[in-house]
Amino acid sequence: MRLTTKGRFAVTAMIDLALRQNNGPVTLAAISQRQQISLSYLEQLFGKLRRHSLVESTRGPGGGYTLGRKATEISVADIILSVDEPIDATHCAGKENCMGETGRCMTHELWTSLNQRMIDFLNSVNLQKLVDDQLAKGLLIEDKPSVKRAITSAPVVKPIRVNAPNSVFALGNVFSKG
Amino acid sequence: MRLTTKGRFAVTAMIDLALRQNNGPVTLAAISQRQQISLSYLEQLFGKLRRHSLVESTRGPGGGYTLGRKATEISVADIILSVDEPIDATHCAGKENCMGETGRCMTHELWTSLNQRMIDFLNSVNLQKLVDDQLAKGLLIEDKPSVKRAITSAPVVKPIRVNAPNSVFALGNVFSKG
DNA sequence: CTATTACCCGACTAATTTGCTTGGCTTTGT
DNA sequence: ACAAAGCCAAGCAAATTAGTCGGGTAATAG
Repeated sequence: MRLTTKGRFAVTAMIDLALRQNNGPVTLAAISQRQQISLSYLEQLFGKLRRHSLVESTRGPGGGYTLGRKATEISVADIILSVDEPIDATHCAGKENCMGETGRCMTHELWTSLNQRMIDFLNSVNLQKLVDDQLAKGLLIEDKPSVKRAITSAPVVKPIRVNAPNSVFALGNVFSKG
Repeated sequence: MRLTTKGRFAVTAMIDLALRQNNGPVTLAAISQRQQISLSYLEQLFGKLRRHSLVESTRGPGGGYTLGRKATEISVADIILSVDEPIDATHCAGKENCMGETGRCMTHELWTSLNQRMIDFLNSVNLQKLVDDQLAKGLLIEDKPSVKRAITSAPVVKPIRVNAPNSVFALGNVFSKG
């Protein structure tokens, strides 16, 4: 587990997303402007977040990103481990037989246990908690109406589209968001 | 607060030192061999650790490093913050007036609070605890007798030499080491 | 006094990571 | 058709990591 500014960017962006996804998908361009993070860097980060299904994407106009699951079920550790992948460990990675001599390479169990404690801790902090912190601090979110998709807009019934060409289909979050 | 392999190296080296300083100063060469960390890299790390007075140095033959204070009073956070200095924060570092627009730069308070929690946690883990972990795992330390200095070696009395030409004088640790 | 041991220090380096740019795609609502 | 968005890959400057090299300086043993 590493802890770098890269992870911060990801966490910050995810909070921004969580704060605003009520109006439908949030574009990276908007996050980029608000959080002052370069768009293409965000693209890279969200590529990883999507591959770990922490977010879901909707393409085309009115599209953007939404959370892949409830904010209460996304921990800070989830986010950091998604973007900072190389979880690995000591430089004698993988090799178990480096304990031959006296106290050699304590790092194996030592650091993994400390590491695990860190992960446990970061797992105990979920996205919703961070969002609540922000709201408590009086952050106000404007209702950027503009395009909007998937949520409200059409009166009640919305024909369920099944022509998903390739794979995923980002309509589940219309109802499951609460 | 960053958390990289650099910090691991430092923590590992400090545990090694804590485990063996009972026989007098521990040389970096010995730590280098046991922990498979390059000698000159260790020198750089210990330079920082010394400047933060987490360790004390004794020069000349039989010299080496000892802990600057009791192992119970050195936390993992102390070590990591010593070698990974740039504690800093967000990219809008220092500037307080980046909260003008809506929710801009949440990183300020958000990350510093998460950061603080991390530091608190790493502060709660001290070096002695990690040493105990190692001993509990059956690590055995050989009594490398060889040169030894400051502790045992001469029968009883040792003429206190006061010809310290320049500045510091590393004899205090003869008695104050415990 | 001298040789040896070991810390001390600064400059330099290769490899990796960070944060970002550019540019070209694909999907999709209007 | 067109524009809004995600997607993707290559490339890049700056920083960081992990390490080398080469010379100091302090202290001790002999």
